[in-house]
Amino acid sequence: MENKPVKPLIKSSSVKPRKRAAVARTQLDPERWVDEAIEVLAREGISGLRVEVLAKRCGVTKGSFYWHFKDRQALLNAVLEQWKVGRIRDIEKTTSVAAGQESQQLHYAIEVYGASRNRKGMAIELAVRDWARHDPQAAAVVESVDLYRLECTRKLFVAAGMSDAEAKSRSLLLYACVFGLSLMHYAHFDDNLADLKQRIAERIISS
Amino acid sequence: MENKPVKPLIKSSSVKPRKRAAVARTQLDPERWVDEAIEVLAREGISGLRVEVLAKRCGVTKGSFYWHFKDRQALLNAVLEQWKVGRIRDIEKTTSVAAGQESQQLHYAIEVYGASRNRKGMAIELAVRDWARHDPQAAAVVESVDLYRLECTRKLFVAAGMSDAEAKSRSLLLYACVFGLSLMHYAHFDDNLADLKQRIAERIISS
DNA sequence: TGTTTTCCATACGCTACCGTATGCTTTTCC
DNA sequence: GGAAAAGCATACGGTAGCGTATGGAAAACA
Repeated sequence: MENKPVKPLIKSSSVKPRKRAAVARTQLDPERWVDEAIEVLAREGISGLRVEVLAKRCGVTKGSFYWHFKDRQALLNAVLEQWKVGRIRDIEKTTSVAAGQESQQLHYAIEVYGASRNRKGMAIELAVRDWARHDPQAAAVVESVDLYRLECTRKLFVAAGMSDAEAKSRSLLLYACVFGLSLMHYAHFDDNLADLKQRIAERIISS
Repeated sequence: MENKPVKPLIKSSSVKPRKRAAVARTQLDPERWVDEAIEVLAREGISGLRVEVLAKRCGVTKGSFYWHFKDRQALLNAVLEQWKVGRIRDIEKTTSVAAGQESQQLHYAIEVYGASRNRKGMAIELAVRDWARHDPQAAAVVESVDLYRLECTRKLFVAAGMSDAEAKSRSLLLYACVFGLSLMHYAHFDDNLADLKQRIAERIISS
């Protein structure tokens, strides 16, 4: 039996930073694969996230992929993990605010989720949630992210002077509305969508 | 050249009702296929809606399918159409109400969309919307359904005494919230979800 | 009853995709 | 410079799915 090198599930990044900082030519690291995977996920959804398609986008063949990852599932796990930490870091940044600025920050939170800008972010969001409908692992990640987000904005509502129960309901309403709007096709419902959105934001936030 | 019978895109239903009402044994009509397709759509999403899978569920082979439908796309079109008319008929039923009962009816509309009951209906709803993210035809159907629904509830809000602009924003908020909630995983956010939902419904509907 | 139409099964070619095996090239290290 | 490891290409077997061709059985019709 040959002493075949053990293929790690995901190649440890600590192996990468070698002496030579002079960059390798078209060397791919796992991060690159994951980044590209998330790009594809945003555009095609989980069903379009195929190994060979991804390899073509990276300009290599799947021989490279299966060196970095055990199988397709290992990539999906990495994608979920990266999405999770990214979302948590993002929501921490979005909901940290000086005292007295809570309402403005809540308005801003709704703003940044607006489908107009941040299209890619919302596309990923929806793709992951659709994914979660058929995959327990993805569902678990979505749940943890949801709970964290809900908790962060709940604190903002509390800091803005609301009761805990009311703050919870507002927090849930806020995210439900944000995601729901990105799911609907209402562009032709009114010719002043900005006013509509403004009214909605007020309804969610104001006392 | 043989005079091969023209295969209709979707076999006209008017051909079916023959003299013999004594039912055919395992004869399938297009409606049966579409019904089963919607079932699969609810469970697996559009990517799981495969011809051969569907045939197996119907207890036949795809030879039968390709007699009733030109190709997979023809089935998808039929699914979209059936979903559309079903949704419109449904929303008409849900939003028709005697004068003075508008608020109660709006509460009821939120209720029936609750993910607890009507799980299958919401699963279809989400599957179609995910489908619409990658298919212009599906997007067009979703848009028409959305606009119709938004208009129906807008009228209710107006009848309940709101201004037109406010009614529009409430209508949009209502559906966004309903769909958004079904997209989130908040079961462990609070141990009194009923109270949370109640507060949310109040926030959406009450003046 | 025999013919025609309806409905379905079987078999085929084709493509996309997964995962493995194996070898080649480049880098790393001594 | 040479061995070892890293990184990738190529080739293979296997499955699933689409759509077509063709034949056979069952029903409808005359």
